[in-house]
Amino acid sequence: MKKVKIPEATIARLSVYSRFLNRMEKNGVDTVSSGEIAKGTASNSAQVRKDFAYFGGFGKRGVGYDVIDLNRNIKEILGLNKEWRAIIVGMGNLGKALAYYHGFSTRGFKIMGLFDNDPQKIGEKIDTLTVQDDQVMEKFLDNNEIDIMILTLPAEYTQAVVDRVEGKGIKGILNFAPTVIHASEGTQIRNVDLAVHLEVMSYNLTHSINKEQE
Amino acid sequence: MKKVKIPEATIARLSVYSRFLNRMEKNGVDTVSSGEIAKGTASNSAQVRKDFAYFGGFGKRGVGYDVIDLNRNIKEILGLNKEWRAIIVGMGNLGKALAYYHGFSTRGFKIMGLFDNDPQKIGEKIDTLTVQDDQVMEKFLDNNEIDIMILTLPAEYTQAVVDRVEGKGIKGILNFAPTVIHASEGTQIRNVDLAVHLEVMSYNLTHSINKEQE
DNA sequence: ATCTGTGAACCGGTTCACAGCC
DNA sequence: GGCTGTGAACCGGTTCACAGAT
Repeated sequence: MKKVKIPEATIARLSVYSRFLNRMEKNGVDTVSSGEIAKGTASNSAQVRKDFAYFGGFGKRGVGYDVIDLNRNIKEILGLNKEWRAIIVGMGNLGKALAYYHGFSTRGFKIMGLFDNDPQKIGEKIDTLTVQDDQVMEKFLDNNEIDIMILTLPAEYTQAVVDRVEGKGIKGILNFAPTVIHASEGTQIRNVDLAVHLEVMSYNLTHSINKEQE
Repeated sequence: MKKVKIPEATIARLSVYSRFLNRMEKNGVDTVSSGEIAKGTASNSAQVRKDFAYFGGFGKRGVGYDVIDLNRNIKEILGLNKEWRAIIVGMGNLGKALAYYHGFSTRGFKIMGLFDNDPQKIGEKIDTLTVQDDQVMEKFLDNNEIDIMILTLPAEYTQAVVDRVEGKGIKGILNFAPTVIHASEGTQIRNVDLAVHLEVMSYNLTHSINKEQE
């Protein structure tokens, strides 16, 4: 194990491997090889081994990887052994969908609050939470340690919200609006643009590009 | 303009540039420089120019790019000058959110049908469409030319649905389930895993990695 | 015999730096 | 003078191929 820069692509793949390993765990499988992991995650075995090698290697030569042990290690690397507390701002359909989305809660991301400025939506119950007036957001952040803010509102409102939470302890922002936002140094910003996927697909279909996926 | 392999990353950025240009168009801006595009899309000017260069260059030296002209060119490259017809299978919260999502329709992706196997959901009206019994999906595909299938159902059901639409003219599949799916040669498959973004963020926060984003 | 771990080779995308044009 | 277009240099991630462990 050497101290080298780890590709972000490796981190993203670890996340995918981990979900595959969850399934293996549930199925009672206790050992997997890099080849099996590759097959289950659209990767390749050398890549899988290399990804693990950045962190020292978790396998046994000639045998493979212990599913539970490997999964625990990956989760720890990803920082999923703690609970991350998040809020969602913007209770349109996407915001609602994410509020219900179990793919977050099962991975240690706890949605603590939902906010909107639309009186129609304020007070609405979504899963176990009630949508709050976004005017009380700052106060909520003062009283609850929130790590992550998920933004699912129209592009024109995002920056204003980001400015309002400045200094309230938010460490990361997951932005679904197709616009660049600026936060203070040290705040992680990640942009997710759902249309991009369809448009890359459109390009590939238009130009008959057959991307291999396994 | 030379015939070289175009990075997929370039295609994804073109999609982002185009949405930025839409906004410029709406604001009545008629010329932009590569630097301005870069600033508005978290890229850098050399990258922007290089991306365009793959397709021959659309600008005027010393001046910049004509917003409308450039945007039209990008959309054509991306294959967005035609209408893509899609269905969504799985009317959970994410499926619903995507059914309502205007970010698709405004970019030329028309949702033609919604399907689910839950009697509770069948018949429900979502936007202008009614959720149909997924048993009639094959028939629907026979009667409507559908290009794209968006899968928003639990991982364990995805492959069965993919198998059922074999040979029905589906050219691309956008899969939101965290699992590998197999389709016939030539069918584009793109996987979107929403949890990955949060988990990469978790990793970065845990290891204090400050990714520059502009 | 099998499967991991890893340096080395390779490949492809990004950035640089400057020539070319307005 | 300003901004594009682009070969060249650079950088980083992926793949290869084999040594090492069980």
